[in-house]
Amino acid sequence: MKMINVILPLALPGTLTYSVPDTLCRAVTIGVRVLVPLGRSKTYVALVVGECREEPGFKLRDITAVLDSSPVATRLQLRLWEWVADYYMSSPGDVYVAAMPSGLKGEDNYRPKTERCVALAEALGSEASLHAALNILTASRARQQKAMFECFLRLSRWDTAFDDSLPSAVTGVTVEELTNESHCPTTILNALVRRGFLRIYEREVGRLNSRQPPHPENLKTLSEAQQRAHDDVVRSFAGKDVVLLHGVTSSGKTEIYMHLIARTLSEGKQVLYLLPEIALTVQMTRRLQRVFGSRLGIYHSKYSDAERVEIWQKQLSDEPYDVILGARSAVFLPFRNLGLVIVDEEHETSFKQQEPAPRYHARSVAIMLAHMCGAKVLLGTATPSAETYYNARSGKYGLVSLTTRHEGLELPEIEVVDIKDLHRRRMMNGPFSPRLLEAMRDALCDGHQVILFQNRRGFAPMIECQDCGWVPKCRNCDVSLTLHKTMNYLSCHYCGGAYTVPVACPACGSRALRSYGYGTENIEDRVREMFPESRVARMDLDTTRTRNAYDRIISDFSSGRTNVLVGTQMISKGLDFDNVSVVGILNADTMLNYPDFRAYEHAFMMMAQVSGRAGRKRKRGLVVLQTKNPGLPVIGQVAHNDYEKFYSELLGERRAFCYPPYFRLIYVFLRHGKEPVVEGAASEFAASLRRVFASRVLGPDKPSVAKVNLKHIRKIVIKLENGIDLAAVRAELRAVYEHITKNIYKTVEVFFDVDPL
DNA sequence: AGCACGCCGACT
DNA sequence: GTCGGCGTGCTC
Repeated sequence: MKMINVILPLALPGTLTYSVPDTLCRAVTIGVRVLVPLGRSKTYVALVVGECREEPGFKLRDITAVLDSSPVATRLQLRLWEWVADYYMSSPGDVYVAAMPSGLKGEDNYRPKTERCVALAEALGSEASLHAALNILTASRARQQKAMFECFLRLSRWDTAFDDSLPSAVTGVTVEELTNESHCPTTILNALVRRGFLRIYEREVGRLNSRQPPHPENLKTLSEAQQRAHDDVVRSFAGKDVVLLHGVTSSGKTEIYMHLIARTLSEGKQVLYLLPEIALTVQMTRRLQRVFGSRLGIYHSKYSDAERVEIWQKQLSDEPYDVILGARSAVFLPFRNLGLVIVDEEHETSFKQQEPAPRYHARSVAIMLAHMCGAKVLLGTATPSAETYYNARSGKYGLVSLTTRHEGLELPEIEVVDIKDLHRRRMMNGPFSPRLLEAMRDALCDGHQVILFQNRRGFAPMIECQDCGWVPKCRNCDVSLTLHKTMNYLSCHYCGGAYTVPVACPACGSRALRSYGYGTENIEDRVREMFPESRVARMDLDTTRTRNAYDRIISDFSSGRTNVLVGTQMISKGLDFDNVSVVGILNADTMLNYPDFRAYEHAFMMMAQVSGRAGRKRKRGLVVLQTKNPGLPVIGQVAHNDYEKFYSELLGERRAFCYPPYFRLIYVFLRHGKEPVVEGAASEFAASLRRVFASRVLGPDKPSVAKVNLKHIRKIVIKLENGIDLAAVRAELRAVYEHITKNIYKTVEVFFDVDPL
């Protein structure tokens, strides 16, 4: 009887073994999915990862069905998953869950869904009739109809389609997209359909590009500086597998990527282009689609699962996409002939998955993937992470710098404003310094735009009773509650819990409840108050909950429908606007006071990135950087855009205090509902670790938020010098884990965070 | 993740 | 006396 090892979409420590009935034997190979029974009544879709030679000491159960005629995961993928599970100390099941779209893991097979799309009415099949239609619309009073119709033409890109096929057949423009982009209600669309200009048809989702041929002629020619950087990258790849492209904001890195992609495609190889989730905007994707057309596939979590299943299957087919543009999880897609991986905005922390396991870093996984495929990796950013920069300077990675912005754009002037002093002199107007208000007024008067950055959502980070000092806290977590005024509730940003706003203090009955600090909602309100003429938009987690909200806010701002954008770090992610003359960083200190060894690194990156949003074609942009600590070196380094200085100081500190990139970190987290239990488990865990790793072990400590969702948390830090045998370290960690959790502390939840951010 | 087994509180 | 609370352990 044949026996196979399978992984299940569960956090089991290893694989399970099943027997294969002779009738199914021929169909079973590594990488196919099978149906297996588990426990009394459950059936799971499991993935075959190996054959089992030795008879185990217990009765095996039979698999009940084979789902695929050919593997849905390649050997190479399985090896990569195995590496991820081992390196990040998570179970194979967790990796399987993270790697594969759920449609391929669930029993209920996905069925292709349809969505409503818009096309030109058949009568408008010629360019002449199209112009006639436009004339009719222009002549009539139907302003919105005309706007929507033109918007449709823009979206369907009929003007760039060279094969003179008008968008009469298949366009890929959805009803949703059109109503969003044109800012017209669906009634306008209905009117256009009724009048015989447009028609609506149903289309299977997920075949976005199948009819659009690539248009390599849309590749822009590179500027001299870009071309030089491009050539340097190519030259670097001859000797290095990984190259860092360190280019200032707005230096046009994307154009360089496009040329490198085209080059890789011409060699007959595939490209994986990774971006942080948030940067995968419609603008970004359209830019690539225009050039690579049907050769481009887009893969990210906002897309429906059915669509992700289709991309996965297409990658396994005989004609896979040659270019995949995707977020973090796209590293797990099947590739047959990968030649290049681009990790854009390499420094972005969202490339690291925080919760749940596997807590992997997509940059590291991408480098491993490329290594396994014999592909090259290009890391791109204006503000490299300390690790990457270190690797580039030490010669492990190639390094290419690009110091000029495209189209003669100058780096913005950064003005530091001491708000501590202004507060003392009572010259602050809420969160605004006089200088910032003046700059905003000038910008708005001149018809320019303003971005205000405040890294805190909600209205106020806390409220307090002025008489007794009582502060509302979350029932489940060890944090004070944030006031959200628009919806009028208090919210816990850790567990998401919502509470009503108290009218009086429950401790002393006083009605003198005051809110402290500023969140994005508050800033938004105040801008409205002070600039009644302005059109303010807010972008944070709360305003981008729905699928298209993010794209809508961005397109509103870039088209000028709004002229002040208030937001959290979300606004810093690789967006190029060309009419922003002023950027305000309202309070740099919230970032600098973060209790973490990376606080300064993150603060520097964030400030440098938002500052990079300032600047217009001809005029130099202005950044007003408000802080209570203008004397801090990091503030000066941001102001002078002195990346080198910042990083040499940062690296000095990291070396002195044994932090990455000189040491590797592994955090051990322990969680339990009862504080004495975690406390005991954590100290015993740390004691066991010290027996092996001696002074490399720090803690246990209470993290700054020591209770989340009714669970008390402890953290142990392990610092490992470079060159240590990491595989041996992980084995030791697993042994200690077994020892602790198998005995008294069975109910304590323990997990590891390898290379934490 | 389910799901069963098991050991303590408030009901017919 | 039992129904059922969820805490604990196992699943090839």
